[in-house]
Parts: sequence; C-alpha cells; structure tokens
Amino acid sequence: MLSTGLPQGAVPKLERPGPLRDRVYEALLELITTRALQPGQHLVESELAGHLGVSRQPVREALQRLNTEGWVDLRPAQGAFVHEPTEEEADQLLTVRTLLEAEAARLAAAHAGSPGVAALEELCAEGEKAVAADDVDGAVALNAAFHAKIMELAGNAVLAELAGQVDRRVRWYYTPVARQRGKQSWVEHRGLIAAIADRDEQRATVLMREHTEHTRRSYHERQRG
Amino acid sequence: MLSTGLPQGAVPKLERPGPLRDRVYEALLELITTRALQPGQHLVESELAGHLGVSRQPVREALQRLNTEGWVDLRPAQGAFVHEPTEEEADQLLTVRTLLEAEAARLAAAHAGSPGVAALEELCAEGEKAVAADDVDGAVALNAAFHAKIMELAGNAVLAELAGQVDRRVRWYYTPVARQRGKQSWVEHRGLIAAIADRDEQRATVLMREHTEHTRRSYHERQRG
DNA sequence: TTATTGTCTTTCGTCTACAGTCTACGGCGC
DNA sequence: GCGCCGTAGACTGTAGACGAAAGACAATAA
Repeated sequence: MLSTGLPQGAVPKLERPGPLRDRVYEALLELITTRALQPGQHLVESELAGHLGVSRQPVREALQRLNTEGWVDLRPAQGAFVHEPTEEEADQLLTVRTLLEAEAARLAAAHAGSPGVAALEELCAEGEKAVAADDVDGAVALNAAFHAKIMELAGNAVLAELAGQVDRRVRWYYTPVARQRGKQSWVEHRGLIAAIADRDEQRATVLMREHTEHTRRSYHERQRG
Repeated sequence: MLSTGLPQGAVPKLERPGPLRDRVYEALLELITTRALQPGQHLVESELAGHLGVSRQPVREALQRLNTEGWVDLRPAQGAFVHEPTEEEADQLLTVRTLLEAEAARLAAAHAGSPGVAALEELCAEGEKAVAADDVDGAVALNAAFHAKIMELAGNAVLAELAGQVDRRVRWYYTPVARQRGKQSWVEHRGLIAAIADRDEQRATVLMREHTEHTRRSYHERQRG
C-alpha cells in the first residue's frame, strides 16, 4: 500500500499525451464530421502531416483506421478520399442502427436498475432543456449521450462497439437535418425510459424501433422537402 | 474503342500483388485463426517483419487494423498481443451474431429470387456432402459460405460488413467444437431455405434466430462437457 | 483536328535510422 | 535473507529519405 498519504483521486496521472496516431485520428474525425473536410476530398498525407505538425507516419496510421471504419476510402497508390455517402448506404446504415438500438433497449430493460433509470431521466431532462433553448449542437450531443447510456446499461460491450461506430456515422449524415426532429424525439425518449423502468423488454424494443424508424423517415423526407 | 482484337475477358489483368500491408494482414489473420499464434502471445514487430520478409512498416499497419477489428490488443509502448477471448465476450458476440443473421434472413426472404434460392440449395447440398465425408474444415467453410450467401441476398452492404467480422470471430472461438453440431445444422439450413423461397420473412427470422441460438447453446455446453 | 505518345510532376509505398519508454536483472544497503 | 535502487537491454513510437506508380499535359504525327 502506498504510504505517501496522497489523495488517490487527485494524482494528476502524469498526463502523457498518448500515442500520436490516436490524436491524429481524433483530429481528422473531427474535421470530417464537422464538414471541414468535405466528402470526396483528396487527403494528401504530407499536407495533413504539415498542417498537424507531425510526420507522415502517424497520419498514415490514422487514415488506415479511418478506412476500416468507413470514413475514408483508401484507393491503392492514389491515397485517401473522404467517403461520399450515398442514399442507399445511409438507408442501410439506418436499418442496422434500428436493429442494434432496439436490441440494446431490450437488454437495458432486462438489466437496468434504478440508478440507471435515474441517469437516463437526468439526460432526458437536460436534452429537453437544450431543445427549449434552441441549442441544436447541445441537443445532438445529449441525444448521443442518451443512446450511449442505454448501450452501457445493456451491458454488451461488443454491441456497444458496433453501435458506437454506426451511430457516429448516422449522426454524420443526419446532423444537417437534426433540427426538424427536436422535440418529438425527447417525448419518445420518455416513453422508452418508462418501459425500461418497468423492465418491459417487449415494449422497450418496440419503442426504440419506432423511435429510430421515425428518425429514418425524417431523413428521407428531408430529400423532398 | 480498342481495335486490337483482344478478347476482353481473357486479358489476365496483370495480377499485381496489391498493397503489402493487406497481404501481411491476411497472413497474420490466417496465423491467428489457425492458432499458429496463440491467444496472449506477444507479437514482436521486428520478428514478424523478418519472418515475412518485409520491413516493420507494413507489419505495423496490419497490426493496427487487426487491433481495430478486435483480433489483437495493442498496449501502448509495449506492443501487440493476440486477443484472449473471454467467456463473456464470446457470449456477447454470439448475441450480436444472432441479431445480424436473423435480420439478414428476413431481408433475404424479402428480396431473394429463384436464382438466389438455387444457389443456397447448391451450397446446402455440398455442405451435407462434406459432413457425410467427415470433412470438418470443408463443412465449416461451406457453412460460412452459406451464411455469406444469405448476407449477399439480403442486399445490405453495411449489415454484411459487420456480420462478416462478427462471424469470423465467432468461428475462431467456435471451430474447436464445430464437429458436434455437424448434421443438425444443415437440416436447419434446409428449413431456412424453404422459408426464404416462400418469402416468409417472419418464419425466416425465427428459424435463423433459433439456428444461431442452437449454436450458442452448443458452445456453452462444450464448457461443461 | 484528333489521337497517340513521351515526359514530367505529384503522391504513395516501403525502408532505414534515432529517440523515448518499459521490463528485467543484478548489486547494494538494511 | 529481504527489499530497494540503478543499470542495461529490448521494443515501440516517430521522423526522414528513397524508389515507384499513377495522372496530367504538351508535343507530334496521321
């Protein structure tokens, strides 16, 4: 046992910057999701490296990872291009998301206790507040946090991993039209929490499926609107 | 228009080896799935590089990719270790697999035409033949091909991508006990084909779910057996 | 005028070298 | 004899350099 008397939580953990490739990965993902790097754009390794102040190597490794996760397309001997989402792909992604989220809701209903439900209600309240304040970015972030919390309550790490990636890409496609579905979304969240609190797996599954299906429909309607 | 008179299909396409990192990736994945590299083993970059006759760089990139796909764990400043599957993780993986495969079966039932059904029956017949000949490796490969074909018929690329990765890892865990579930598995496949041919989405979903659940149960029974 | 070909620039793919960090082992003090 | 500290080795993380392939453009010939 340590006898230094240092308060354990207060130790600064000797903040080490962590692998450079990860920070480059985060930075690039941020640039892509914020549309600073537009779909179809050619990403030149040396440019990115110079811009970020690192060498090409970490940039390469970050691009590899972004490639396997579907954010960029890596054409051999030609380089990386920001992935261009198609209508078909967006639809398929939303289909998969519905699947994963619905299962997560079921598992959450099966496993969640009152602390978990309380956390969900807390997030929901904040989300409603953000919508009321017309804070679109905040509402989107809280929406993500809400769904992530349900994933956590589901207690399936593999499922959470997949859903995390799928959700992030869905959000990429969807953010531009998120405003439309502000309020109604949180009403549906309330119903979902109730189902989870009741430990009603069936109802939680159905509600989550309808919830994500509404999102999909709103996405498609954007096209024509 | 080309006026050389070359038969278009016969051009050998000048087989180029493709990026080195991909071949290293394939090689390592093969070594892992065949247990030549055992779970928990420390993978030293320079060793692998020397053994494969390439430099460290392509090896690094392959390891990165294997890391994001869950095959190896990349501990910072320490290197790569072959992932050690836990009971819990295997169970979660099987849960997700059930989800994805069931949805694929539903979509296949919704979209498949007679050529697709014929292809499935072809694969099924070969699989039964392999089981009869006690060809375990062949049966496992055909089983994978059968499920992959259903994925293809489902026509959802995103779903196929995820299921491909999940299935491959499930197979890694499961292969050692695959012998037990030889024959019964293909009987269930037959029923599944019938449901798809009838375009009965409901029945196809249920059958596939039961099918993969049987696999899961057989996996768990192995522990005690 | 059009198609072809040769050259040239750009960028990627790979290799080699160096610095930082973690682990293991041996010596020293208690 | 036991535990701690210092040192050495090994491996990874990062940087920089070289060779090769792909695309663009201009010059030339039909």
